[in-house]
Amino acid sequence: MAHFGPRHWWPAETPFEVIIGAILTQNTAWSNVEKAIDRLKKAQALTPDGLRRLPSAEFLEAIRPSGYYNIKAARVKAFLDMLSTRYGNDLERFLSLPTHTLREELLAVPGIGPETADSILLYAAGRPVFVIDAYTVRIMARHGYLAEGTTYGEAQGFFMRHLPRDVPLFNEYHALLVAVGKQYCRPAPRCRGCPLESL
DNA sequence: GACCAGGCACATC
DNA sequence: GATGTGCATGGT
Repeated sequence: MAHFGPRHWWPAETPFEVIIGAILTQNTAWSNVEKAIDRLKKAQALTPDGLRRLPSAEFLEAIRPSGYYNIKAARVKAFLDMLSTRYGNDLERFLSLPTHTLREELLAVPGIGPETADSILLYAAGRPVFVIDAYTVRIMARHGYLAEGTTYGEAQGFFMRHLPRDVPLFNEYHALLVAVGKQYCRPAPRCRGCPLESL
């Protein structure tokens, strides 16, 4: 598997950028999210204050390429509102909460579900939380390690039981699963030559 | 033109 | 508790 190498899989310069990307990438190809992130960067709107200053019409236009833009705008706003009302707009303080508390607070934001919350925990807050996504479940199910239809929590529990709690490992492991999934583990009808079959 | 992409909330049974 | 649906753009 050396072929895949380190992924540097979540390309973001700041924790805030991770958070915005995590929301924008919901059920969306990252290439679409990149366009949105670039536009926000140009508008200097990739900080809590910068984003608040951006008129909502311009924000909508900026994130349009990432799809579901009306819903995602509401989700980003919901996060900013929570950060403002509950943490005085202090992102650093928010991200310093104990892992369990931080996860609960994220999940309480409408539009932030388990995968988005865990992505923020791992990639923005640096907590050893294993992120589950569609590829992960598909790969594990197809190779018989998990049942089809396994819940998020069950899949996460599987990895957390079998791997040491190590942030760089979780980062790389998830990235590799996505890399393999993208290339080989397509939805059932288009599943093709998986290199793991021989293992 | 169909299919898919680094989900989530909500309605309905 | 399980299943179905809306949300939307852009690449293959």
